[in-house]
Amino acid sequence: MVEPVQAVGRAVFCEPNCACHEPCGRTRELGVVTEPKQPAESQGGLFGDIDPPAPAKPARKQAAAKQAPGKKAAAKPAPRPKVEAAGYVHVALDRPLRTEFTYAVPAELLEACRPGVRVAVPFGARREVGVVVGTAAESEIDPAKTRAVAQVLDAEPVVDAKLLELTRWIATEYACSWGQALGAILPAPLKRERGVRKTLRIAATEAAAAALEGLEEKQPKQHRLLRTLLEIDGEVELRDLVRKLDLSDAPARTLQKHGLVTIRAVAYEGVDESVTDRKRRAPDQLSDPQAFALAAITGALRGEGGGFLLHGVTGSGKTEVYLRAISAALEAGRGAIALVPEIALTPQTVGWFRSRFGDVAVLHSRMTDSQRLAGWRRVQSGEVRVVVGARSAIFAPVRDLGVIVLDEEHEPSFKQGNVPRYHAREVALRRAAAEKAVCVLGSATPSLESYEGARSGALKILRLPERVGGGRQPEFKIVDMRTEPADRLGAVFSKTLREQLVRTLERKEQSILFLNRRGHSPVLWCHACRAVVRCEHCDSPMTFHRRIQRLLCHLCATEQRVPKACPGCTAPGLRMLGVGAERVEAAVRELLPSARVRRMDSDTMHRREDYERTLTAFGAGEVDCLVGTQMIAKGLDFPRVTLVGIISADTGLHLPDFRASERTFQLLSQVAGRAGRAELAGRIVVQTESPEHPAIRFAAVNDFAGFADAESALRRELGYPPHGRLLRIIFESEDEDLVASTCDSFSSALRERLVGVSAVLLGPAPAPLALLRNRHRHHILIKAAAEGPALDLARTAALELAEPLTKLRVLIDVDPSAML
DNA sequence: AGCACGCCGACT
DNA sequence: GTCGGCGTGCTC
Repeated sequence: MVEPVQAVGRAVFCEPNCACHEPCGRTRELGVVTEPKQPAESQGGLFGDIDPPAPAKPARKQAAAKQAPGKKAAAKPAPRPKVEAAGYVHVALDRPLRTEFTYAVPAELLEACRPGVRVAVPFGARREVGVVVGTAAESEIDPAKTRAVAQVLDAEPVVDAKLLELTRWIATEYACSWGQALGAILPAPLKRERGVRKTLRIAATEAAAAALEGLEEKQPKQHRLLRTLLEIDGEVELRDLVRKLDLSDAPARTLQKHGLVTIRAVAYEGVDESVTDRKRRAPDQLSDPQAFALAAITGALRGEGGGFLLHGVTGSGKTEVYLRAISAALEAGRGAIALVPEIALTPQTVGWFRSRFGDVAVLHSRMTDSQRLAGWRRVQSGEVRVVVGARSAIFAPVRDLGVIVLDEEHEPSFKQGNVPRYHAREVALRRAAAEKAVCVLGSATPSLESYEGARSGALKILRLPERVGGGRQPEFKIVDMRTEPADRLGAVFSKTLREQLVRTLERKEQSILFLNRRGHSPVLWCHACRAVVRCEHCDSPMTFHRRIQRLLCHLCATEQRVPKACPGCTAPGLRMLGVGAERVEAAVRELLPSARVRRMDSDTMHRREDYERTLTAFGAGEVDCLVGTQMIAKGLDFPRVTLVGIISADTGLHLPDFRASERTFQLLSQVAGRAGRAELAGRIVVQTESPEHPAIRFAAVNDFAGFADAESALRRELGYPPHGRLLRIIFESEDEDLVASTCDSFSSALRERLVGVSAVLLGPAPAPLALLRNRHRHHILIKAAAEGPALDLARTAALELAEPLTKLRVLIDVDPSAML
């Protein structure tokens, strides 16, 4: 069976593996779908289905033991102190080793070596911290090979039995080692024997500004670092800065040597918990839908728990339902976790929880290790019962967990981008089930996964269909940019949007302009040879940033001067095409010279204070027009905003990603929610070159169900989530031939292993970002049936096939959230 | 992932 | 003659 690729009622959907990066309708169907096979129990192997927590996976380990050639064995008689083993433990180490290790336990440590405690163990030439995941009276490997546990690091388990089991599930589900899954839940200091590390903080000195110019030619890295530092104008953590600029710390050290920056080690960073205590008036009267939702949740809390999808339009009072659900858990003597997307974790959000519950632990990525450890300890001790945080807070060691809330559950940031590549929503549902807790997934635009869950009955759906303040639905206007005049401002604003901007300013109301693209112009184009200037490390077009007068690669942060002539054909006169937020800002200033304009994107917002300050100014009416990227799409609630302009709705629409349509719909709905939240009528102008696209049409009429049903039908036809599961395998190396050939042979071998299984293999093909930071990338995508053993078999096969491949990086991503 | 051991080029 | 490149292989 060959799957149809042509979509119904929308532009052609290009398969993610198609190398054209365009909606071309071409696809390569290289896989097979055959009849579903009867369950293959014999395949239990490495990562079989969920068995009882038997920690050891002995089958494959012995083989390695006898491999050592004779001469080597003689040359390396590892001097192993003989220990009387009173017992054995299985220890999981935070390394990609996919098996646990057996250690002998001396009698005096036997009692302390319980599952869930950390131990220091000898590992090769070094000493490692691991977690005891099981105990055994006898060793399953040759006892002569075992070494002894060196030290037990905890008096009480740091990971309780339920979390231990949860990490085991993550390891199998997301194809990583148990130790890596545990690594994701433990605060960093607990993973080291030395504990809290000092962090290095860097700042520019007085001399820096004068020296900046001189570095430009010969020390581009130092120049970039110093320029950024001067812009930030303050002290920042070296690690963050260096990561953001994609540099090593060498340039920083050199600058330090020349006295242009100071770097100092700071042991403990004071808590940045400055909460702008914006009290959230607690309405004593819930709306009927709110009351109904709350009753359903508290009912489940008293019973066996369960999963809910709280589908509420913007402003319908989802937060109040969350807060009361958490109150109910606390009254029942239980704890709660509230997860929000990282960017929504603002002092304002935290403030809502603090003002309602007093002491609340906050966990997010901007905290230092010691801050996170401190918070974690307070939770574990039971001192704090409510946790608010981003993705990883799902692992907070809350005692007797009663409620888990996931706000904006459709947000892609809930899927972790590195190992373990878990999805916080799936982990939350799993954890809630194990704890007999309630899991509330909330969104105005639910993911198709959750929507399908509600349809199938796995989740109970609760609807909040109206805005609580009775705010009116904003008026939605779609502008077809293909028919707009193409003068200079016309590339940015349609006639309609221009008029609206002028009128909004005249009425002294505020406007927000949204564009999901940084910089000034995303493309520099040569008229002569029709090529665009590309990053030499990434094969992606470079974006012109006007303020710094440079080209920037948004994928790897490489930057270069603007070439005078085409690097390919040397013809002069490169042309700037396309629109970024920086150009929008300039265009507004030109159109409305008297308006007070601010831009908010990652180029202008270096630190949290910038963000706060801009929002405060906007809220106080000191800004007339706010231009921004993604950053302004979330949660801003300003009553005087009556115009929202979406400069281009198309930026994410034609990406080679099966979720492109869903993402666009969500983004448009979300941005639209910023307009007219109070008594003033709101207006939304959406500029697009695909006015007939379902994501745009349905967003315009605020019809989630219409969109979801259409999109879901399409996904069902193509076997994409939620009607099938994906396994993506990416191969990365600087050696392009190696990547291509390995991916090819891997693909053939995998296809052989999947004969007779209900799965489709797409690829091999160059990945959508075929060259990233000098690494070539090819990938394979497996579409497995949602039910049955297909995914399991594919995952197991992929792991085994990947095992011997050490010359290149192989990434295995279960349920990938994006193809880029 | 580390980190060691092991076999081939430019230097005191 | 040696220091050192990073290519394979093992870690209970």
